Amino acid sequence: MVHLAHILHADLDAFYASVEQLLDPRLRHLPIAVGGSGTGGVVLAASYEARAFGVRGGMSGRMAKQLCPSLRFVSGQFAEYQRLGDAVVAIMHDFTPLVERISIDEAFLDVSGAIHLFGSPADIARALRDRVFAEIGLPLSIGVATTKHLAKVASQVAKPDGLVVVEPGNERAFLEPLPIGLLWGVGPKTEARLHNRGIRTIGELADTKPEAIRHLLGPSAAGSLVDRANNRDDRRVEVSRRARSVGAQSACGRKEPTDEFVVSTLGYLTERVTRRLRSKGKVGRTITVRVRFADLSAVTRSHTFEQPTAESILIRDMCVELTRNALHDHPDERFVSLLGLSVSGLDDADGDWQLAFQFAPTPHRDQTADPDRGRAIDKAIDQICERFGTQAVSIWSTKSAHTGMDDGFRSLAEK
DNA sequence: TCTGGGGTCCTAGGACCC
DNA sequence: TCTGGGGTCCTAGGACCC
Repeated sequence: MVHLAHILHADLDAFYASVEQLLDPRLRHLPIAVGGSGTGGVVLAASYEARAFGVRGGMSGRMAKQLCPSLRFVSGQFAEYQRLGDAVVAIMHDFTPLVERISIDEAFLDVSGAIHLFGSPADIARALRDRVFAEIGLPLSIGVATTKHLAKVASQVAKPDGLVVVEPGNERAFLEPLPIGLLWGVGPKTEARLHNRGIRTIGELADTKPEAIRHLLGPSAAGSLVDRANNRDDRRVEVSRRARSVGAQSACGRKEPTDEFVVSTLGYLTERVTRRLRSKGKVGRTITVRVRFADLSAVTRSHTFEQPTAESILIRDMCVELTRNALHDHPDERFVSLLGLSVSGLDDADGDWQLAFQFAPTPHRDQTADPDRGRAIDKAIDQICERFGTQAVSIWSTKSAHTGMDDGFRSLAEK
């Protein structure tokens, strides 16, 4: 006998905008956009009233204002988003410990083991929605199904402020008429390619042999997409997933990549990244920089160290070298629009890492910086930041060349 | 519509090893 | 010495998600 899982996908509607309307009643029922000047002129989230005019997340503020002249811009309160998102997740934990949070405003719940306590999956979904609205005041949409993927499709269909339950056995009929764009993993490019093949609905995709679209999407994507269209999804709800990379980036409009600019920007970004790495107790081996040019084309350069690290000076210097290489390879590009870096190949910063340094017979060619000194500096910085906040001090010049987004917004944005 | 920041996964070629 | 096959790691790019 096959055990059926019962999965909820819960998604807070227009999360940032809903929080603003919750905290300031004067904004309720008005078209508002979170973002604007502090976020590089980009709309991070739009209320449903604004969406009715076509305003979307990711859109430039100017464009949004054109679509909706009465649009109100609010600057956003990131700490409040975090607090309220956490409060919602805490309510979820009253129903089941099996909560997989996939972003600030979204989570999967496996309620298979909670049915004897709280009733059917649909009952649990209704109770969860009621409690979140009564206790927090935010609308939560939920999809209920036997797989994660289908639950997510269902929650998209349920929005705004709705509940959609896909009964076991009814999966095929539910999915068939829906557009392929609702499938997880189908973005603009894939959608266009499939449309060219005459495939527009999930049902049409389900009837397609993977071999027929393999050359379009690659073997892996073709197979998994057809599987999803047929509701073949055996992923389980995972309570904790460890991060695979930590990064930071900064858009700069249109800047001449002088050495001073490159060094100071990468210094700022490196400190953000290494501080987060160290606060998680992580170190990483591979450093990747990303350089985006004025025309929005982008390149990456990476380097893998012999030993994992979270040291600011070491990582910053490697980022500068990689960035110089990338710029050198593209002499025709005179301006950059973004610099970014990411540390991957993560591992726990346990004793092994430190021992490897202490007993290394010869320094590695690419890790000649004094590791003890580097770590001592980082530790001192961490302690100061802990007491006085992250703005308090920097390894490099206190005068940051950073001109990008407000720090509070360097986090997930709603799409 | 010329657009922010933080992530994940996949592909493909080349180096290298057994 | 020449040849083949398989596996892993690294690098660079791309698509996608929130």
